[in-house]
Amino acid sequence: MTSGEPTHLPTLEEVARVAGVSRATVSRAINGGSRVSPQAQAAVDRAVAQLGYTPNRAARSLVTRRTDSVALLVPETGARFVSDPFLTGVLQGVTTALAGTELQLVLLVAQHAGDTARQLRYLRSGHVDGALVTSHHGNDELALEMSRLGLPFVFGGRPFDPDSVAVPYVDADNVNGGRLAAEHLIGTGRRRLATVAGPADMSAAVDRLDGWRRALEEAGLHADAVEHGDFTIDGGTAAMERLLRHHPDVDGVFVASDPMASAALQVLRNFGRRVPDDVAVVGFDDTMLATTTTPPLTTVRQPAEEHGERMVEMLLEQLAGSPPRLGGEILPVELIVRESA
Amino acid sequence: MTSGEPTHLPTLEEVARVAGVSRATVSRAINGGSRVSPQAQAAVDRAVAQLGYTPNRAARSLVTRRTDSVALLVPETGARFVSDPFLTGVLQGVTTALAGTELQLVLLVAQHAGDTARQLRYLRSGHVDGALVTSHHGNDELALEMSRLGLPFVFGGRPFDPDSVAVPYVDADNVNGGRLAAEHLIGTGRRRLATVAGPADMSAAVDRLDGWRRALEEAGLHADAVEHGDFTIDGGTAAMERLLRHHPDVDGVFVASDPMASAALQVLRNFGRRVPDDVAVVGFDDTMLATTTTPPLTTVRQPAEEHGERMVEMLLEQLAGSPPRLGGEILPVELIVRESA
DNA sequence: TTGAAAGCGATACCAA
DNA sequence: TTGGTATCGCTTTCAA
Repeated sequence: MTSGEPTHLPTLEEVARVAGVSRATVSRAINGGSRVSPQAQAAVDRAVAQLGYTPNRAARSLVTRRTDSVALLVPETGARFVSDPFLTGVLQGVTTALAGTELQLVLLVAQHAGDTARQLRYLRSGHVDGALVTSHHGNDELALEMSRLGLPFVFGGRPFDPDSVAVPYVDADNVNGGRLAAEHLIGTGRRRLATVAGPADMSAAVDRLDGWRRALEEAGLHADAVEHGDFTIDGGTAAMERLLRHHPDVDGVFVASDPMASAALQVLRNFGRRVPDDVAVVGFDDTMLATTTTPPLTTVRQPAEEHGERMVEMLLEQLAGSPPRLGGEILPVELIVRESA
Repeated sequence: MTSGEPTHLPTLEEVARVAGVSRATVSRAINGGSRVSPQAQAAVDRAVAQLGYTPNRAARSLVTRRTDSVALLVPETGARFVSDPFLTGVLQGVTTALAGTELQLVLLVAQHAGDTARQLRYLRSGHVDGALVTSHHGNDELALEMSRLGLPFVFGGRPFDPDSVAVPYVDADNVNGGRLAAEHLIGTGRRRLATVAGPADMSAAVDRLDGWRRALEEAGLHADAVEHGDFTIDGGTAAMERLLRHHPDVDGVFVASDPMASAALQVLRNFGRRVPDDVAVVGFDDTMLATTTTPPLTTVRQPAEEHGERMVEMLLEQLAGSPPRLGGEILPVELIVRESA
């Protein structure tokens, strides 16, 4: 019964017959209804309802050259994507913002490094009207490729070298985030400061580290205690262990993502350090994770959902015909004080 | 430059011209290449590469009546979806399994309760070849509607009343999960047992509770200490507080999801109970969360990714023409012992 | 305001 | 093995 036999779908043609008008009229009626008489409109509406008609998207796309769908491109491997609460927050913002439109979301998640070629081919083939690109690494290869595509798109996170690669993007104020973390730790009397930064090839990580360093230097403190992690829990564990080995006297640490910060808390406990008494910890993200740790994380909040929503809005502008605004929109961050620092 | 002006995409027609063959031949060549001479195939391959040709999906869909895409339907509101690590795990499994195919994933996330009508309309309109349905509540309305659709589909989680609504589904062995939790607590000497169960209108919650109760009764223990939460952190907090109020002497509790279990740990700490010394806690899921809590959670592991992968496989079978196997595929669960119990 | 008709870019049948 | 051609369902001129 529930087999692949799709019960026949009504076509425009049939609606026209039932409504007693032409196909052209039906088409106008279901698309905004400009230049159709009230009675024709009514007849069409009735026929549509009666038949349960919905336009065939493929047929429509073929002529309008629009697909009414956009892609969310995730260059990260799937594992990274779903396990990062910030990224899932962005996803939620995207779906929310898209809900108000006719646009469908096609999810393009890389499976292995180097999958980008396949993703780009998909985008190039006119399957979607635009693309949202999240969480990209390193060199700005992808940004360049996207620019060449001639397809509307928005980046989540600034490109690595925004001067040489101008693309529309949304980003959090990561520099200020790093600074806020530093100032909080300094302000609460910590002096042996260190940080678990993100990957050196991600702009978000670079910016957070940058803000952190500047604030430390302004306060006359050393800013050379730095270990890098990959933003994941496992990466955070390894980085925090290195940090404690190299700087056993640390009394305050800024960990550049909540997953890494939750790992840092575990490591500190394993090493017999009390948080925040012996070592204060400030995270970054303020996702669900921040409240489930012990102690709950003091962390820099970046608005993940708003991030996703803004990306969609910027894409919609382009789809509406506006030229892409090259350059970024920076979302504010704020420090959320809980118990870890 | 990156404007909405899609640089002209080559068509079959042009490939044919460049290759010096007919459109029909090109079509055969790019689709499996049966009944095309080696030289024709070679000429086409060359032309395709030279022009950077990719078939227009809309045009193809129009005639093949396939869309080469499937929907992941999430009746939950977006918030629930992205904040539930189990669901994101399923998502990952789905994208992984789909990566090996030509199928694209369209994400259909409900925005508000009652959004299902819109989602169903979308499915009904032939926009996708099949659907995966996750995390559904209550009465089996949706299952019935899906059956009526005549579209291949697979449920994640059994329908509420599988006898009256026969649909293909993948599910975890929730009953056994509840039993494992109970047996572990009993086996470690706990006697005042209670549970924070999931929503009474979700089959997964009902099954976990069922297994739990049966094991307790077999052991001659009372199984009446039950509070319900909605599987979220906030729901877990409220339910755990009620539980402690009504059963202050509890020494072992099974919390039916990791998010709720992490909340339960916080509540217990706030009430001055030590875990596991005073109260042992067993969770359910074994997601990332289970390792970030203090103490790390002893929890029943259900294979989220495999769940998603199996759903895709069952859908692929249907798309390949097999009749849908009505009834479920049950995935085994196992107890992961950490420190909370 | 309406309808006739010309495509959009592919597939698939049929005859060669 | 090939190529010509009808066709999928819709939008969009262009005349009426």
